[in-house]
This record gives sequence, C-alpha cells and structure tokens, in this order.
Amino acid sequence: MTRPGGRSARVRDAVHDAVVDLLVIGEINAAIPKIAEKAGVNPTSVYRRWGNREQLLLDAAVTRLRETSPIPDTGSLHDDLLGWAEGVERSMRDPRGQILLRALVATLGPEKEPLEHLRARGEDLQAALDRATARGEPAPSVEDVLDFILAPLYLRVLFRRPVEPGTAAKLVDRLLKVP
Amino acid sequence: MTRPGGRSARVRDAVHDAVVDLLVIGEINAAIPKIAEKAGVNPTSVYRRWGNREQLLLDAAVTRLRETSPIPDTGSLHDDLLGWAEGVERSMRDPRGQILLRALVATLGPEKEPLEHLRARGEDLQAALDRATARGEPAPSVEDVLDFILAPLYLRVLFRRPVEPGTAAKLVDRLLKVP
DNA sequence: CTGCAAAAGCAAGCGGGTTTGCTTTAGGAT
DNA sequence: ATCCTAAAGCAAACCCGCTTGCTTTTGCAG
Repeated sequence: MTRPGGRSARVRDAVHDAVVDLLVIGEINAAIPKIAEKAGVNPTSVYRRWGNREQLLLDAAVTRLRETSPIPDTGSLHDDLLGWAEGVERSMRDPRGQILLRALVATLGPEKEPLEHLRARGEDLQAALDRATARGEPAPSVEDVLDFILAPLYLRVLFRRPVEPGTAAKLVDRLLKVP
Repeated sequence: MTRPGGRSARVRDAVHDAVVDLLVIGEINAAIPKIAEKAGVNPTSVYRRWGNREQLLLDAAVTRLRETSPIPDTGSLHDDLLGWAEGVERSMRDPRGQILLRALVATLGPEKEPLEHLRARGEDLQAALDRATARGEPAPSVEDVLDFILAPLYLRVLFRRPVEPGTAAKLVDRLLKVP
C-alpha cells in the first residue's frame, strides 16, 4: 500500500526544498549525497525513491512549477490571459522560477511524447478560450497563445535576457491586436 | 604559444563529433571517458582542454550551431528574414540541431552576462534590419524578431512539440503583418 | 492498543570518473 | 633540417557517487 502522508511527505518536501535551494545558490551540479545532506535525509532514501538525479530534478521542477500562475476566470478573455501571463512573468522574474524552468528543460530528453506539464497547462488555456468563444468573443488558438506569450517569456529566461516589467501586458495586447 | 592547427584541430573536431553522435543516439549522459573513447582520444586530453563535461558540451553546441542558418542579403527584408527563418526551421527539424539547442540551454547557467552566441546572431539581425531601413522599408526591432520567430521555433523543440513544415514562413508573415 | 508493512536509515563494498606526474609526439619557427 | 615546446598519451592512485543487504522507524488499519 502506498503511504502519501506523514514522514514520506516531509521527506519529499525537504528534498525538493534542498534541490531548489542548491540550484538557486549556483550548485547546479550538486550530486545526490549533497542534496540529501542539505535535506537532512539519508542518501539511500533519495536513491530508492527517485533513482537518479535527473528524475529528482524533473519531479521537483514539475511539482513546484505546477503551483504557480493559474488561469483566472474573469469573464473577459483579455483579463484571463493577462492574469495568467502576469503570473508567468512574475515567476520568470524570480530566481526560483527561472532555475526551475531551466532545470525542467535541461532534464527533458528528446523523447517523443509531448510534455505532461505543458499538456495540462494547454488544457487550461483551451478552457479559457472556449469560455471566450461561448461568450461570442473572437479567440486565438492555443498554439497562438503559446507562440505569442509563453515562448517569448520563456526564451528570455533561457537565453538570459532580462524580463522587463510589463512584458506580459505587451505580449497579451499584441496577441489580441490591441495596439 | 597557442597552436590552432594540425593535431589540435583534429582532436577538437573528433571530440565534437563524438559528443554530437552520442547525444543523437540518446547517450545524453555519456561521461568523458566514453566520449574520448568514441573520439579515439585519450580522456586526459579532454580533461586538460575542457576541464569538465559541461564546458565541453557548451563548446560543442556553440561551435556547431554557429555554422547554421546565416542571414542572406536579398534586397528585401521579407526574403532576408524568410531565408534565415527557414534555415532555423530546417535546423530545428533535424535531430542534430534539436539536440544541440537542448545541450546549449541545458549547460547555460543563470549567470548574468547575456549569451555570446545569441549576441552575435542579434548583430547580424540588426544589420539586416538596418539595410531595410536604409531602403525605406518599415522594419521591426530585433526583440520583435526574436519574439515572433526564434522563440516559437525554439520553444517547440524544447517542449517537444512538432515543428511543422512552413512554420518559418507563417511566423515571418505574422511579424511583417502580411496575412 | 497492537500488528503489519512501507518507507527511511545504516554501513560496507564496488566501480568508474577524475586527478596527477611523467613521457612521447608533432606543429611551427629559426 | 633542427630545435623547442604546446599538446596528446599513458599509468597509477585517489575520490566519491552509487548499490545492496539488513535493521529500524513509523504511518495506518483493524
């Protein structure tokens, strides 16, 4: 039987925290024994649960990124997208968010399946666009939203270009052709 | 004195080839002894020249990516951008290009300096845009070109979404508002 | 409260990645 | 053609990340 509560959860959170902390202070290549030490956990527990460093990083990144920037339901597509995009912008202006995005991309192999984390996010977007269509508002495709908003924000971080405040608003306006 | 010619160059190319080959066949985490073996080179030589795996990957990725998709000078901004974007698209549809972009991003730390490889590419773009302005054509900013064209193409690869043929043309038209 | 088993801790051993001092090879200059 | 030295090769030792069999702890169910 699986046992999600109590000590298991504590260990998982402690290890995730340790991973993020080490990444943020520049210990990009910290090995499992080091992560375990910082988490106050036995290295064996980490090996048994995650298997290797890559799986651990991926799990930590997906888990922590999932908690940020939900899509609101304001009754206006513009405001829905703006609320979400501003959440993404905030995350991308924060060293934690930056390092998590970087870790996510770095641990992604070229496997064929599309990314689970992005798929769920795509479904949320689709729901917001469907709401707009149901209201009679003109709505772009999910692909356009990713091209116009997410790609520029993410690429700035990945290629170390600054994310200026107001970038999200500019990108949303550009997508919805409100110059 | 530095000695760029002859054997040094041969070793560098052999090691770069070995890195790319191993990455392409899925040996993402191949260690230096394995890379050296495939290159027919002594591991010590690799350690002495590059120091560690990360530096080696970064050097290989930057070197090989520099050789792809130059910006042509056709006398028309649309065609200049299209020629370049199609080169990028071609590269992103090729497993070698995909794996190199992935390696580049993965080995990039969050250091403050912007990326050298992208800076040079930005200057080439600026030159093409300046030519257009000199001809009296309206021209977007470099940032817009990156947002509209490079970011969507790169993000498709990094998040494992397919790069459909014709994507480059669509993105260029969208940027230059030729629906 | 008691018992069961999942998950964490412990310790020892293995294997391979990395380092280091030295030797050998081969560009490039005179 | 010859010399000089940067760069590659070699071998041995070291370090440390990882594995494994076992013991201990502790959720959670009855």
